[in-house]
Amino acid sequence: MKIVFFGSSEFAVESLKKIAETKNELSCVVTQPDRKKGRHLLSSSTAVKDTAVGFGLKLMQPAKIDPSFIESIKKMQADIFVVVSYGLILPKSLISVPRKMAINVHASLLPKYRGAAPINWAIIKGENKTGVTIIKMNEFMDQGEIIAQKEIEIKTSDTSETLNKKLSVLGAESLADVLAKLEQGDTELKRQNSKEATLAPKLKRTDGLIDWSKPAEDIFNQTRGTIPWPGSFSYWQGKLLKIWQVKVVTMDVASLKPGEVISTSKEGILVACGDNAISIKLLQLESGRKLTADQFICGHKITKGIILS
RNA sequence: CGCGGGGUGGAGCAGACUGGUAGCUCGUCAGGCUCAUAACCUGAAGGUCGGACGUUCAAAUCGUCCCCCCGCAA
Repeated sequence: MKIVFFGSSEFAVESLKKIAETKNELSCVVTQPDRKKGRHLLSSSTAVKDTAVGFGLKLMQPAKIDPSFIESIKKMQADIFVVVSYGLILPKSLISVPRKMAINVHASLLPKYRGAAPINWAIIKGENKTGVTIIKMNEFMDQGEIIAQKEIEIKTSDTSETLNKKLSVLGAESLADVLAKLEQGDTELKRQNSKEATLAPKLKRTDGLIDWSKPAEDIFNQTRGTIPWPGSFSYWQGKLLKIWQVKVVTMDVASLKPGEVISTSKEGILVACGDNAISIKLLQLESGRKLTADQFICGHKITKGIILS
């Protein structure tokens, strides 16, 4: 089958590699244009572009999806579009181009967590399982009929980064199965139950700000689910303090203020939350590197009674 | 040329504005105390202060250039 692949971020790379391994013909890879970003606003390419270039694939980076772009895609006469975290909603006029259909690999158990950041939100919301879903695309975001779905356990040791990696591999495997079935024409489509739908919008910086009056469990999930960006953070002496790794400590904090430092030791910096406490294991002050709690304590006067806010 | 912070014994930091003996916490090593210890006490080793050039009687500190690290923003 002739395939056109749409993808941009790291999550899409495994799927692209998988397709490149199959006998399908990859007519073209479409990815977002290079953008100026990062420190000093240097121009940088997407993870998918880097991969496609490595494989020597034909690449397109349209600034926007306009009629002339759609025309050039039509000429490729693709059977299937595979879309994996491309970064834009594709219009109906583009989705209808391929002979068979356009499919999308989404990192959640649809209809739950529709949107740009399903992996992050599944962790932040404290889910103990998630997965990947492959849908036949329609013009509405993540609302197409389900072709295949696979579950995976979310472990307490998982962060968005580790889960992203696992799901990208799982998604690629599932994609290979689906492509094989599509070629044989034995796929079943299942409609999503929209009543069960939840949204997982792109994270904002403020999603990383810690509210210490929340239960320790919530803060633990927030810390895991916002890595690597925006990360969870608080403020100490007016300086940004990023909190990279924490552990929930069960204890009575009724007499303490939320955000109050209870104790500091090599084991961690213990902070009172709305319910129970958090032991900070790995943290980073603005301008500094990530430090373990014991390293941090050596050089910073952070002591009992100080309030993080 | 997007904005800003930083590089000081092995680790993390202070000192810099107001140039003049290299400081703190931890670690390491030796000894002591102790039934014992990651605890406590005493002592020791370990630094051309990121690099180069310049100003000066004298530079971690002031000036110029370069290298590396980090946060924000996008």
